[in-house]
Amino acid sequence: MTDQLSLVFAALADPTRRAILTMLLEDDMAVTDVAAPFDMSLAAISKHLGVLADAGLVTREKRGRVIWCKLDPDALKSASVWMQGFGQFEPVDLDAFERFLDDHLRTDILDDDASAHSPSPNILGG
Amino acid sequence: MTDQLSLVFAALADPTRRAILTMLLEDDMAVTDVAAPFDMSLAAISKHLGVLADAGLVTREKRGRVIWCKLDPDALKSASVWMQGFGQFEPVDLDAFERFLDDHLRTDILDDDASAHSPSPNILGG
DNA sequence: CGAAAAGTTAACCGGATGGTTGAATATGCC
DNA sequence: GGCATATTCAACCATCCGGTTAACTTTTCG
Repeated sequence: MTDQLSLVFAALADPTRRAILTMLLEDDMAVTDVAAPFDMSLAAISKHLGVLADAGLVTREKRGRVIWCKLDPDALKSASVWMQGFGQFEPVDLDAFERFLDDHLRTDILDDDASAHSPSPNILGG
Repeated sequence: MTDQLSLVFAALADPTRRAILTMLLEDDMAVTDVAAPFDMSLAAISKHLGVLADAGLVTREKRGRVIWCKLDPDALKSASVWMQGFGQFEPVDLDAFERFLDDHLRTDILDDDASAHSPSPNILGG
Protein backbone atom coordinates (compact mmCIF):
# COMPACT_ATOMS: atom_id res chain seq x y z
CA MET A 1 0.00 0.00 0.00
CA THR A 2 2.74 2.41 -0.99
CA ASP A 3 0.73 5.02 -2.83
CA GLN A 4 0.34 8.30 -1.06
CA LEU A 5 -3.40 8.53 -1.39
CA SER A 6 -3.90 5.23 0.36
CA LEU A 7 -1.59 6.35 3.12
CA VAL A 8 -3.59 9.52 3.56
CA PHE A 9 -6.95 7.79 3.77
CA ALA A 10 -5.54 5.12 6.06
CA ALA A 11 -4.16 7.82 8.31
CA LEU A 12 -7.57 9.50 8.41
CA ALA A 13 -9.26 6.22 9.27
CA ASP A 14 -8.48 6.49 12.95
CA PRO A 15 -10.33 8.74 15.38
CA THR A 16 -7.25 9.40 17.48
CA ARG A 17 -5.33 10.57 14.44
CA ARG A 18 -8.20 12.73 13.27
CA ALA A 19 -8.33 14.28 16.73
CA ILE A 20 -4.59 14.96 16.56
CA LEU A 21 -5.02 16.68 13.22
CA THR A 22 -7.77 18.82 14.65
CA MET A 23 -5.56 19.76 17.56
CA LEU A 24 -2.73 20.68 15.22
CA LEU A 25 -5.07 22.90 13.31
CA GLU A 26 -5.07 25.17 16.31
CA ASP A 27 -1.36 25.28 16.81
CA ASP A 28 1.89 23.46 16.35
CA MET A 29 2.46 21.22 19.32
CA ALA A 30 5.12 19.20 21.04
CA VAL A 31 4.62 15.45 21.04
CA THR A 32 4.05 15.36 24.78
CA ASP A 33 1.37 18.00 24.50
CA VAL A 34 -0.27 16.17 21.65
CA ALA A 35 -0.36 13.07 23.82
CA ALA A 36 -1.71 14.80 26.92
CA PRO A 37 -5.46 14.57 26.26
CA PHE A 38 -5.36 10.93 25.22
CA ASP A 39 -5.66 7.96 27.47
CA MET A 40 -2.80 6.08 25.93
CA SER A 41 0.94 5.90 26.17
CA LEU A 42 3.29 8.43 24.69
CA ALA A 43 4.74 5.71 22.52
CA ALA A 44 1.33 5.07 21.00
CA ILE A 45 0.93 8.74 20.16
CA SER A 46 4.42 8.79 18.73
CA LYS A 47 3.40 5.97 16.43
CA HIS A 48 0.25 7.80 15.39
CA LEU A 49 2.35 10.84 14.57
CA GLY A 50 4.61 8.60 12.53
CA VAL A 51 1.64 7.38 10.53
CA LEU A 52 0.49 10.95 9.97
CA ALA A 53 4.00 11.94 8.93
CA ASP A 54 4.31 9.01 6.52
CA ALA A 55 1.06 10.10 4.97
CA GLY A 56 2.47 13.59 4.64
CA LEU A 57 -0.22 15.08 6.82
CA VAL A 58 2.15 16.20 9.53
CA THR A 59 5.77 17.21 9.69
CA ARG A 60 8.00 17.05 12.74
CA GLU A 61 10.86 19.31 13.52
CA LYS A 62 13.24 18.92 16.38
CA ARG A 63 14.18 21.95 18.39
CA GLY A 64 16.25 21.21 21.40
CA ARG A 65 14.78 18.16 23.00
CA VAL A 66 11.29 19.03 21.85
CA ILE A 67 9.82 17.82 18.58
CA TRP A 68 7.29 20.19 17.16
CA CYS A 69 4.48 18.77 15.07
CA LYS A 70 2.70 20.80 12.46
CA LEU A 71 0.11 20.22 9.80
CA ASP A 72 1.26 19.83 6.24
CA PRO A 73 -1.27 20.83 3.60
CA ASP A 74 -0.01 18.78 0.70
CA ALA A 75 -1.36 15.36 1.57
CA LEU A 76 -4.78 16.63 2.53
CA LYS A 77 -4.87 18.34 -0.78
CA SER A 78 -4.26 15.08 -2.57
CA ALA A 79 -7.19 13.47 -0.78
CA SER A 80 -9.30 16.45 -1.57
CA VAL A 81 -8.32 16.31 -5.21
CA TRP A 82 -9.19 12.66 -5.38
CA MET A 83 -12.62 13.32 -3.94
CA GLN A 84 -13.08 16.07 -6.44
CA GLY A 85 -12.04 13.81 -9.27
CA PHE A 86 -14.21 11.06 -7.96
CA GLY A 87 -17.53 12.68 -7.53
CA GLN A 88 -17.12 16.11 -8.95
CA PHE A 89 -19.30 17.03 -6.06
CA GLU A 90 -16.82 19.17 -4.26
CA PRO A 91 -15.92 22.38 -5.99
CA VAL A 92 -12.58 22.46 -4.27
CA ASP A 93 -10.99 25.85 -4.30
CA LEU A 94 -7.38 24.93 -3.95
CA ASP A 95 -6.21 28.50 -3.85
CA ALA A 96 -8.54 29.18 -0.99
CA PHE A 97 -7.24 26.05 0.60
CA GLU A 98 -3.68 27.26 0.33
CA ARG A 99 -4.63 30.61 1.70
CA PHE A 100 -6.41 29.06 4.62
CA LEU A 101 -3.52 26.83 5.48
CA ASP A 102 -0.91 29.49 5.04
CA ASP A 103 -2.95 31.48 7.43
CA HIS A 104 -3.21 28.67 9.90
CA LEU A 105 0.29 27.36 9.57
CA ARG A 106 2.00 30.66 9.96
CA THR A 107 2.94 30.13 13.54
CA ASP A 108 5.36 31.79 15.83
CA ILE A 109 6.63 28.56 17.25
CA LEU A 110 8.80 27.85 14.29
CA ASP A 111 9.51 31.11 12.68
CA ASP A 112 12.29 29.77 10.53
CA ASP A 113 11.79 30.69 6.94
CA ALA A 114 12.89 27.17 6.20
CA SER A 115 9.48 26.08 7.33
CA ALA A 116 7.88 27.99 4.51
CA HIS A 117 7.82 25.16 2.04
CA SER A 118 10.01 22.31 3.14
CA PRO A 119 8.22 19.16 2.07
CA SER A 120 10.83 17.01 3.75
CA PRO A 121 9.44 14.83 6.48
CA ASN A 122 11.48 12.79 8.89
CA ILE A 123 14.02 15.29 9.94
CA LEU A 124 14.34 13.20 13.00
CA GLY A 125 17.89 12.29 13.70
CA GLY A 126 17.94 8.73 12.87
CA MET B 1 -13.22 1.21 15.01
CA THR B 2 -16.98 1.25 14.89
CA ASP B 3 -17.60 4.84 13.94
CA GLN B 4 -18.86 5.37 10.42
CA LEU B 5 -16.31 7.96 9.46
CA SER B 6 -13.43 5.65 10.25
CA LEU B 7 -15.08 2.94 8.21
CA VAL B 8 -15.42 5.29 5.27
CA PHE B 9 -11.81 6.42 5.32
CA ALA B 10 -10.59 2.88 5.85
CA ALA B 11 -12.65 1.78 2.88
CA LEU B 12 -11.12 4.53 0.76
CA ALA B 13 -7.62 3.55 1.83
CA ASP B 14 -7.36 0.77 -0.72
CA PRO B 15 -6.67 1.34 -4.42
CA THR B 16 -8.79 -1.62 -5.48
CA ARG B 17 -11.77 -0.28 -3.59
CA ARG B 18 -11.28 3.23 -4.96
CA ALA B 19 -11.17 1.76 -8.43
CA ILE B 20 -14.39 -0.12 -7.74
CA LEU B 21 -16.07 3.07 -6.63
CA THR B 22 -14.94 4.80 -9.78
CA MET B 23 -16.33 1.99 -11.87
CA LEU B 24 -19.63 2.21 -10.04
CA LEU B 25 -19.76 5.89 -10.75
CA GLU B 26 -20.30 4.99 -14.37
CA ASP B 27 -22.98 2.43 -13.78
CA ASP B 28 -24.44 -0.07 -11.41
CA MET B 29 -22.69 -3.38 -11.88
CA ALA B 30 -23.00 -7.03 -11.05
CA VAL B 31 -20.35 -8.44 -8.73
CA THR B 32 -18.87 -10.57 -11.48
CA ASP B 33 -18.52 -7.56 -13.74
CA VAL B 34 -16.95 -5.53 -10.95
CA ALA B 35 -14.42 -8.29 -10.50
CA ALA B 36 -13.60 -8.70 -14.17
CA PRO B 37 -10.83 -6.10 -14.56
CA PHE B 38 -9.00 -7.16 -11.43
CA ASP B 39 -6.35 -9.78 -11.15
CA MET B 40 -7.78 -11.36 -8.05
CA SER B 41 -10.41 -13.85 -7.10
CA LEU B 42 -14.10 -13.18 -7.12
CA ALA B 43 -14.18 -13.89 -3.41
CA ALA B 44 -11.64 -11.14 -2.81
CA ILE B 45 -13.77 -8.66 -4.73
CA SER B 46 -16.81 -9.82 -2.84
CA LYS B 47 -14.97 -8.99 0.37
CA HIS B 48 -14.01 -5.59 -0.91
CA LEU B 49 -17.62 -4.93 -1.75
CA GLY B 50 -18.50 -5.99 1.76
CA VAL B 51 -16.09 -3.42 3.17
CA LEU B 52 -17.56 -0.76 0.92
CA ALA B 53 -21.06 -1.76 1.96
CA ASP B 54 -20.16 -1.71 5.66
CA ALA B 55 -18.83 1.78 5.16
CA GLY B 56 -22.10 2.71 3.50
CA LEU B 57 -20.40 3.61 0.26
CA VAL B 58 -22.11 0.91 -1.74
CA THR B 59 -25.39 -0.92 -1.54
CA ARG B 60 -26.12 -4.32 -2.97
CA GLU B 61 -29.40 -5.48 -4.30
CA LYS B 62 -30.20 -8.97 -5.40
CA ARG B 63 -32.17 -9.41 -8.57
CA GLY B 64 -32.52 -12.95 -9.61
CA ARG B 65 -29.19 -14.55 -9.13
CA VAL B 66 -27.33 -11.34 -9.82
CA ILE B 67 -26.36 -8.88 -7.13
CA TRP B 68 -26.26 -5.33 -8.39
CA CYS B 69 -23.88 -2.93 -6.73
CA LYS B 70 -24.52 0.77 -6.67
CA LEU B 71 -22.98 3.81 -5.11
CA ASP B 72 -24.57 5.20 -2.00
CA PRO B 73 -24.11 8.93 -1.43
CA ASP B 74 -24.51 9.08 2.33
CA ALA B 75 -21.16 7.82 3.49
CA LEU B 76 -19.18 9.87 1.05
CA LYS B 77 -21.12 12.82 2.26
CA SER B 78 -20.03 12.14 5.81
CA ALA B 79 -16.39 12.07 4.80
CA SER B 80 -16.87 15.22 2.85
CA VAL B 81 -18.53 16.89 5.80
CA TRP B 82 -15.67 15.91 8.04
CA MET B 83 -13.16 17.39 5.66
CA GLN B 84 -15.22 20.51 5.54
CA GLY B 85 -15.40 20.67 9.30
CA PHE B 86 -11.71 19.95 9.59
CA GLY B 87 -10.15 22.38 7.27
CA GLN B 88 -13.00 24.55 6.18
CA PHE B 89 -11.14 24.45 2.92
CA GLU B 90 -13.78 22.71 0.91
CA PRO B 91 -16.90 24.72 0.33
CA VAL B 92 -18.95 21.59 -0.01
CA ASP B 93 -22.19 22.18 -1.80
CA LEU B 94 -24.23 19.33 -0.45
CA ASP B 95 -27.24 20.19 -2.52
CA ALA B 96 -25.15 20.05 -5.65
CA PHE B 97 -23.79 16.80 -4.38
CA GLU B 98 -27.23 15.38 -3.97
CA ARG B 99 -28.22 16.55 -7.40
CA PHE B 100 -25.15 15.05 -8.93
CA LEU B 101 -25.74 11.72 -7.30
CA ASP B 102 -29.42 11.69 -7.98
CA ASP B 103 -28.50 12.22 -11.55
CA HIS B 104 -26.00 9.44 -11.48
CA LEU B 105 -27.82 6.97 -9.33
CA ARG B 106 -31.19 7.32 -10.91
CA THR B 107 -30.11 4.97 -13.66
CA ASP B 108 -32.35 2.00 -13.38
CA ILE B 109 -30.35 -1.12 -13.32
CA LEU B 110 -30.73 -1.96 -16.96
CA ASP B 111 -31.11 1.60 -18.09
CA ASP B 112 -27.94 2.52 -19.87
CA ASP B 113 -28.54 6.06 -21.02
CA ALA B 114 -26.43 7.48 -18.25
CA SER B 115 -23.91 8.29 -20.95
CA ALA B 116 -26.13 11.21 -21.93
CA HIS B 117 -24.64 13.48 -19.32
CA SER B 118 -21.02 12.54 -19.63
CA PRO B 119 -19.09 12.96 -16.47
CA SER B 120 -15.46 13.70 -17.04
CA PRO B 121 -13.38 10.63 -16.45
CA ASN B 122 -11.65 10.68 -13.19
CA ILE B 123 -8.42 9.59 -11.71
CA LEU B 124 -8.14 6.15 -10.33
CA GLY B 125 -6.56 6.39 -7.00
CA GLY B 126 -3.51 4.36 -6.82
C1' DC C 1 28.80 15.39 36.41
C1' DG C 2 24.39 13.23 36.96
C1' DA C 3 19.44 13.24 37.05
C1' DA C 4 15.16 14.47 34.75
C1' DA C 5 12.58 15.34 30.51
C1' DA C 6 11.27 14.45 25.60
C1' DG C 7 10.81 11.11 22.20
C1' DT C 8 11.90 7.10 19.64
C1' DT C 9 12.77 2.23 19.18
C1' DA C 10 12.27 -2.69 20.01
C1' DA C 11 9.87 -6.65 21.34
C1' DC C 12 5.62 -8.39 22.02
C1' DC C 13 0.45 -9.33 21.80
C1' DG C 14 -4.37 -9.77 20.10
C1' DG C 15 -7.20 -8.67 16.53
C1' DA C 16 -8.11 -6.89 11.86
C1' DT C 17 -6.97 -7.13 6.76
C1' DG C 18 -6.22 -8.87 2.20
C1' DG C 19 -5.59 -12.58 -0.20
C1' DT C 20 -6.11 -17.70 -1.34
C1' DT C 21 -8.87 -22.16 -2.27
C1' DG C 22 -12.78 -25.06 -1.81
C1' DA C 23 -17.39 -25.93 -0.44
C1' DA C 24 -22.10 -24.19 -0.03
C1' DT C 25 -26.33 -21.60 -1.48
C1' DA C 26 -29.46 -19.67 -4.65
C1' DT C 27 -31.17 -18.97 -9.11
C1' DG C 28 -31.88 -19.66 -14.13
C1' DC C 29 -32.23 -22.67 -18.00
C1' DC C 30 -32.76 -26.94 -20.91
C1' DG D 1 -34.38 -33.13 -12.46
C1' DG D 2 -29.92 -31.64 -13.33
C1' DC D 3 -26.40 -28.67 -14.68
C1' DA D 4 -24.29 -24.06 -15.26
C1' DT D 5 -24.07 -19.34 -13.29
C1' DA D 6 -23.61 -15.92 -9.59
C1' DT D 7 -22.13 -15.09 -5.23
C1' DT D 8 -21.09 -15.89 -0.52
C1' DC D 9 -19.08 -18.52 3.30
C1' DA D 10 -15.48 -20.93 5.79
C1' DA D 11 -11.02 -22.03 6.78
C1' DC D 12 -6.52 -20.75 6.39
C1' DC D 13 -2.30 -17.84 5.95
C1' DA D 14 0.85 -13.84 6.07
C1' DT D 15 1.01 -9.34 7.17
C1' DC D 16 -0.39 -5.03 9.25
C1' DC D 17 -2.35 -2.27 13.10
C1' DG D 18 -3.00 -0.30 17.57
C1' DG D 19 -1.74 -0.79 21.84
C1' DT D 20 1.48 -2.10 25.76
C1' DT D 21 6.05 -1.96 28.54
C1' DA D 22 10.94 -1.49 28.77
C1' DA D 23 15.11 0.26 27.19
C1' DC D 24 17.62 3.70 24.83
C1' DT D 25 19.23 8.46 23.00
C1' DT D 26 19.44 13.20 23.24
C1' DT D 27 19.04 17.46 25.56
C1' DT D 28 18.45 20.49 29.48
C1' DC D 29 19.58 22.01 33.93
C1' DG D 30 20.95 22.03 39.00
